[in-house]
Amino acid sequence: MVKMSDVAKLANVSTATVSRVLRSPETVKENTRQKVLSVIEELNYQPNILARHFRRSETNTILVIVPNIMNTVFAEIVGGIEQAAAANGYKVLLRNTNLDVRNEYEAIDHLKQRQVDGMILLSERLEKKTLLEISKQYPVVLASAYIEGLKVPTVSIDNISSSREATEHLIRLGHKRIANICGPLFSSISRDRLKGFKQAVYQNDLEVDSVLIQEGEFTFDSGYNQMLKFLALEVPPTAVFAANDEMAMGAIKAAKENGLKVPEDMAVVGFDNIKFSSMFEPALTTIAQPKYEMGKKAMELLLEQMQGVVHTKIQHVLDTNLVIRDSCGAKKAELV
Amino acid sequence: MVKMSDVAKLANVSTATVSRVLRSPETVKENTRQKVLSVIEELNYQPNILARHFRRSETNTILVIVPNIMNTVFAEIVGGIEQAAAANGYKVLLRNTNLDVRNEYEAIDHLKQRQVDGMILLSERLEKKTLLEISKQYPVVLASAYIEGLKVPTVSIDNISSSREATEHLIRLGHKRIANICGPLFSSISRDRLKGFKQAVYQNDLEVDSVLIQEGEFTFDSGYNQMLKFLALEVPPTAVFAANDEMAMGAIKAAKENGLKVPEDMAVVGFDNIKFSSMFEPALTTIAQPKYEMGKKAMELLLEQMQGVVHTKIQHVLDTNLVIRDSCGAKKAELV
DNA sequence: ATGAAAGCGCTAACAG
DNA sequence: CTGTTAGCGCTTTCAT
Repeated sequence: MVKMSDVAKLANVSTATVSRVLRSPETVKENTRQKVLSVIEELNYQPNILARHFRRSETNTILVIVPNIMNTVFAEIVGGIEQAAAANGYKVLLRNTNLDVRNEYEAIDHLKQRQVDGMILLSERLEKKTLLEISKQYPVVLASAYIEGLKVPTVSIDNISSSREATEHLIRLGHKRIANICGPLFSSISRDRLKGFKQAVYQNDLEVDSVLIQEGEFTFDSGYNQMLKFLALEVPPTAVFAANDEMAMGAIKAAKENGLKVPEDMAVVGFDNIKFSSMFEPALTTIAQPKYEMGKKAMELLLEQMQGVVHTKIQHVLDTNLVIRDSCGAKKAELV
Repeated sequence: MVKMSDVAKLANVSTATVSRVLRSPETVKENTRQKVLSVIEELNYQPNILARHFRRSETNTILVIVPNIMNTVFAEIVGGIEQAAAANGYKVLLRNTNLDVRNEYEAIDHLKQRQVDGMILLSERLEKKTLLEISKQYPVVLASAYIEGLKVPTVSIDNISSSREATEHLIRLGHKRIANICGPLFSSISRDRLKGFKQAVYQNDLEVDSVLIQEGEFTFDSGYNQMLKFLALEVPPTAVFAANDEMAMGAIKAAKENGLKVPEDMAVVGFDNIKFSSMFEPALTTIAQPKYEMGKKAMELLLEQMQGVVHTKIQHVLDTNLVIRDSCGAKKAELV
């Protein structure tokens, strides 16, 4: 393995100069620089990055902790992170926790051991205390996930308002008995989406029937099963707001299987605007959240932190919008 | 930052012993080990992993090059890789190339610079020559992708046979005029799936009409558009084999929009068995490929390579199976 | 603008 | 079983 001293020798300079050519070329005289560069070429020299990492104790690598990379929402966020990272010369270490908190705690050691320069967390399961302590010592950004009252830069959407908007859309369409399939309530995202749903219901003086709120697991099957419960009610709802698209799809399947037409007999609105929501039939009306941009923004914030910027603005809330397709009945309503 | 020498001093041993406690505890006397461990705890010592990486010139990190992490097929494979990596104490560096070959060439530098101990490639766009040279010097495994005649350990499926099976299934159901929406033909995967389709058609003495083969881009829209072409034919096909599920979904949408019933008027079979293929309506008949296992297997092979094993078996072909759902008409056929 | 030289923290060969 | 010691290859301070 050819090393810096080999280059130095052949170019008749010191290793310091070679190092300068690599890291701050402007401080080296044009002549010398050319000479060194040509020797580097000639010897096909590759700097030993590990030595550099060690010496500088920085790695140009960031850690991304994701609950489940097989979930399209997370995959898109990671896509955005990776793009912004690569554009800025950073590498991405991916840790998939499979929702096991122990994996998260383990992953944090990478930070402590300086194996990474910073971390983006897409999960919200770490203890607030731990996370706060970590974030005081290392650059950390939360994306999508957020933890109440935690002073860590966070990129997210307004889950409450978005859900309220989704629900109000159903109300505007004339629905009076609206059900909600919420996400697992250990998640603050789920709790917020539920909160938004309730706000819409209360503010519009609709009946509040607790049986119309059922907790799913953000999966197709759970959406399917919760919808079956609704359909079994003496007075079933006429519309359902599901806290993510997958559950919305499951709910629609259940409705159809029970002879209901969607949206005519049962209107459904989802959340996330995953790619398949437009392919589904009926195409899903849903809240579009900017997944890729969220990742990009999170990475940008992390970069700033790593450059020493101290963020005073903690919450970065990105815009969502209601995408009206076929599952809610709005389009058909217009035609009437 | 507390370092090894601090621990050594306080424990009244040498740094060598501390190092041994960390890396090969069995070579240290029980007593000494306990003493050292307690000091480590006391000082809250975190080894400087960068120093270790440097010194040992290995990183316990592998590089995964993926064309597009937002594609669920790749996301699942990456999930499998990550799981096997983590289980063996390895970290995963993720590089998303967005189908830009330059990014792949760049990524390879990580190997040359020893920033990673090995690489799993899910893409097939590097020049064969380059890849061969790389694989001679560094542990490399190809997953899903494969490059003809390249002596690099590869985990894949038999795309030819699987496609033949999918097509034969349609033939068995009585279809005589079967179309194929193939993938982009720069990809060997696409070419193989096309090959399998053709084999089935030829072997069953069906008509071979070149207009019945159209190239898509593995996207919903391209499936939709190619199906429109088929429907515009004087004699449209009665069945379509699409080289992936997304295109199959697009094709079905086009058929439905043109008043055809799927599968009654138009049978469709896809490929991949992505999660959404079972949620789609009609649920997709498709070839299931073991995406997660493929990633896992690839990582296992890579681990072996990194431990010095030289693989004589180059091609590792995992099993696929035809998942019969509703889009092909087989279930309804049975009922008759 | 360049060179000399120290040293980052760890590992492993060698000696005892 | 444990200690001594020599680096790994780079960056950076200090001098010139």
